[in-house]
Amino acid sequence: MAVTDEAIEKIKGMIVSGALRPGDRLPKESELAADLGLSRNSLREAVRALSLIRILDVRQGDGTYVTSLDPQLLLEALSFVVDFHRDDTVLEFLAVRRILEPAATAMAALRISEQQLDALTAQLDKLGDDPSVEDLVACDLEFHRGIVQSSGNSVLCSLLDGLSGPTTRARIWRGLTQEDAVGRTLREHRAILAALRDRDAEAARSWATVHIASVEQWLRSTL
Amino acid sequence: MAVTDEAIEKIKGMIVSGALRPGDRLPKESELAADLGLSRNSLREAVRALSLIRILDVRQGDGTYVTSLDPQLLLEALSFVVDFHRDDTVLEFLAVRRILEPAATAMAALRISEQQLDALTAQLDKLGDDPSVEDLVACDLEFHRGIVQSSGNSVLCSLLDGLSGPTTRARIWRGLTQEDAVGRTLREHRAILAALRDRDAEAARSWATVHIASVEQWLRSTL
DNA sequence: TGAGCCTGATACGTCGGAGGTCTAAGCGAC
DNA sequence: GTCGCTTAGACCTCCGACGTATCAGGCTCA
Repeated sequence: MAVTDEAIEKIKGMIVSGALRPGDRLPKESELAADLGLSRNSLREAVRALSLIRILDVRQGDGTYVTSLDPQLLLEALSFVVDFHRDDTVLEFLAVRRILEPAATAMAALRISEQQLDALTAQLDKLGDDPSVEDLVACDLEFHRGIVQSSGNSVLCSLLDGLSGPTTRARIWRGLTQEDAVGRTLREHRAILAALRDRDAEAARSWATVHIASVEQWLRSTL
Repeated sequence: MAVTDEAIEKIKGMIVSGALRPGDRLPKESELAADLGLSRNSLREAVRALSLIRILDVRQGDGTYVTSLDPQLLLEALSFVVDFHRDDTVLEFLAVRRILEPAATAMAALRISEQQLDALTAQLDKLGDDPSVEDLVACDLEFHRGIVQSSGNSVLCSLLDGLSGPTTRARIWRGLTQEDAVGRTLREHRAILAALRDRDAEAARSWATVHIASVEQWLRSTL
């Protein structure tokens, strides 16, 4: 195994074992390199790799720190990975989202606060009845993110955030090419929100399923 | 932005745009560094980072290649990230798994082949009635992986694979401390398998839910 | 006395070059 | 035609130097 890979494993080990805790500062590059028995260049490769997936936070002129290791932060790296997938696997991502999002919406129905409900309502009101496709898609992302956050599971939230990325382009495309897509999306959002207000988990789950299935169906017929 | 980060973005762009396709070979380090306008050292940091998340495959003495970019390969990186989470977030991972696994099991009920069913049966038979805890947990992983693969969604499969890792230790712990855990797991596996043989998606879903919920319940009462 | 500026120490960022190791392909002997 | 060796090419590792950003402490000036 290459020394750099060893260094990655060792640093990972220090964190997992608890020797390094979230927020802790690592020894400076030259010292850490000496400790681990490699050159500063090779160590930097290891640190850079860990920093790409948000394990380490490198600040020039200051030092290198262990991040908070929040699921949200770490799963951000997922969206970077997901970006590499081509259109032919979008359907698979969408299928997973179709499983998770209704479940998250149902969970949110039982936990969401009145405040958040009002915020979501305001958001939909602000968008109006005839938004641009770009605005709609951006609002769509925000709307679902707001709901999923209310599920109370940050892992679930980050995962869905990552999965939503690759379908964004598809949704824009759909809005531009399918006649009724905008109106339909707006109506479905209202329906989901109403179900949440009623604390009706099953209705919320069903509307969320319908909402995603319609995108899926369109995508499947198009590809 | 640092030159290394720029390089990461540029390489990513070359792949996403299609200029570099899966399996393609990158120019040699010195040439690529010159093209992108940075030193070989800095470029290596970028390449190493992309190689950690399985975007690039570096082969000493040969060259650097774009990986297949299979969802399975890319989401492998997820398990690396998941390793960093501490026990207090295991419950959140388990909750997500509780959503995905029943759905995957239900999907599998409609698609799994007789061959795979026989293989799963043989696997359970081989384990016997009184296995060691380690064997049981290993078999558990294999069993569920086999089923999820039959769902036909490779993204779902990789995701569950990644999520199962952090709960493995918990399951071993459970097997060691909870009296009936081993027998119960064996019975539940048999039940899931029977439902799959009957092509009864709803029964399969329910048994999978029960199976995971029992782990979740135990874990919740223990922490 | 307090705020603000300045400066030095510190740590990360980037670079160029040298030598080592590994792989694959070409070549010759059998 | 096959096997083993040689060699060129590519990545691996290291070193030393200099650039740049940050922070802390001292200094100046109201």
